[in-house]
Amino acid sequence: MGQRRADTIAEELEERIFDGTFSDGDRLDEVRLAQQFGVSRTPLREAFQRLALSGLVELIPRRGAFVRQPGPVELMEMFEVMAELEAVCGRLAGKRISDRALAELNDANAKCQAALAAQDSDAYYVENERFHHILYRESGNSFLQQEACKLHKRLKPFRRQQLRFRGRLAQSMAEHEAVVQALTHGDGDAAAAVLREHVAVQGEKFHTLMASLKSAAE
Amino acid sequence: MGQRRADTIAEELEERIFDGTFSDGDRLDEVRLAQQFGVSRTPLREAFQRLALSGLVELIPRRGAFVRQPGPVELMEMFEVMAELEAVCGRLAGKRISDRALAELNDANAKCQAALAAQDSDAYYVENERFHHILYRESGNSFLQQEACKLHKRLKPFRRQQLRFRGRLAQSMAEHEAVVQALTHGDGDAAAAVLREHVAVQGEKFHTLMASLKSAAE
DNA sequence: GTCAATCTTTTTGTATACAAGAATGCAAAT
DNA sequence: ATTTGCATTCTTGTATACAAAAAGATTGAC
Repeated sequence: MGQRRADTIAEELEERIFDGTFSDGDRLDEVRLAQQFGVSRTPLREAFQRLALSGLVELIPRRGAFVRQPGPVELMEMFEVMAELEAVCGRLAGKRISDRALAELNDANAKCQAALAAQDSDAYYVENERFHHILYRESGNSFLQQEACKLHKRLKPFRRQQLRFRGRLAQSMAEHEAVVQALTHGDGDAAAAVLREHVAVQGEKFHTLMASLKSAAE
Repeated sequence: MGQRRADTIAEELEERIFDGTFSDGDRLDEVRLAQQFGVSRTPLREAFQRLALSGLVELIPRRGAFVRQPGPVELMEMFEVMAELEAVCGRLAGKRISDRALAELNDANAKCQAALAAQDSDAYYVENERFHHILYRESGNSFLQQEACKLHKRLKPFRRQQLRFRGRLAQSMAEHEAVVQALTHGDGDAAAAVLREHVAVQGEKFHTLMASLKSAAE
């Protein structure tokens, strides 16, 4: 419905929340933003609705729309769920993955390796993402795929930093190889175990990151 | 935002979609429903937005809002994901569950047993639901809990029928006992395995149900 | 009789106008 | 000085009005 402008506005706002233009607790002023986008309040309100359902914004009746960034605890929880979803994808893919997809995974891994050799963490990041999306797809369950993609996207801004941890790229690479190895042998459980650890460690890294930031602030 | 009436309208529409007043593919007429609810189009459109994000309604630009019931394939996929989510809850609960919660689970099971003895499938259904919600909570991950609840609710109208299968109640009961048993011993993996099967079988039952309906229609 | 093009009607998307609730500031009283 | 009550102001929630796009009908040609 509120489609032509409302959805582009929703994306734009989502972008600004992700990139930190708006921070946690900020109120999204209807009239201000309406003027800024050059539209009326109506499409903005429709955009707010969508953001609310994605969990990026909290709608308080008669009070307004407030940016709702996940706190450390919620973030850890989300990483934990992400880890489990990836594990499920891996396990299901063990039974269902095609040779074609296995080749794709190997290709993504090769490009990851190249990026690693070139110390190009951006390129690594891109191929890493491709790797995981192939996995979601090969779960053979498009509902699961959608859910995994949604959460993956949601965690994107928090994951990027993790890759910069010392030695993380190499370790991550090895884990990818292990996943492909397991899937090649049709061992979904092994792939699941590796993936669970692979993603869970990101949550832990994040945890230590938060802890260091906190102690630095004290 | 669109809060006072818009959200009650959203709930009402959700209700009607669940109970079959609206069936798959139906267009939700803005003006018609607006008159019916005695409001203007604005709150209705806000309600549509919410339903769209829950996946119950599809918003096609410049065309309108259409009811979107999951088809057999999508439903099977959703049951599969539900099974995996429950399994994850079980595994995590194995490490984290409290004695208090174990007692609650036993209580729910006892009431289930009573309902089973009384051939009261409605009562069984209620306690069964409680059992699962306790499990979600005891995963110790409130994000996971939320996701599990959302999907559980979404599948509600399709699950109810399954319980009427011959002998299903008794089997379901036994599975619940097995879950509590595993959790009591802190064996999350065992609980996960049982739960995965416990929920997955619902998807299969559904599958056979669909198949029988289809062959009956031919 | 069928098909196509155009015109009419309907319906969505957006803007604006209005009403009601919440926040803020000021003043008076304790 | 603090607090309580009221009034003002701002903001949200809803209704209505208008514009543009899509669906539908009508007329004309073949």
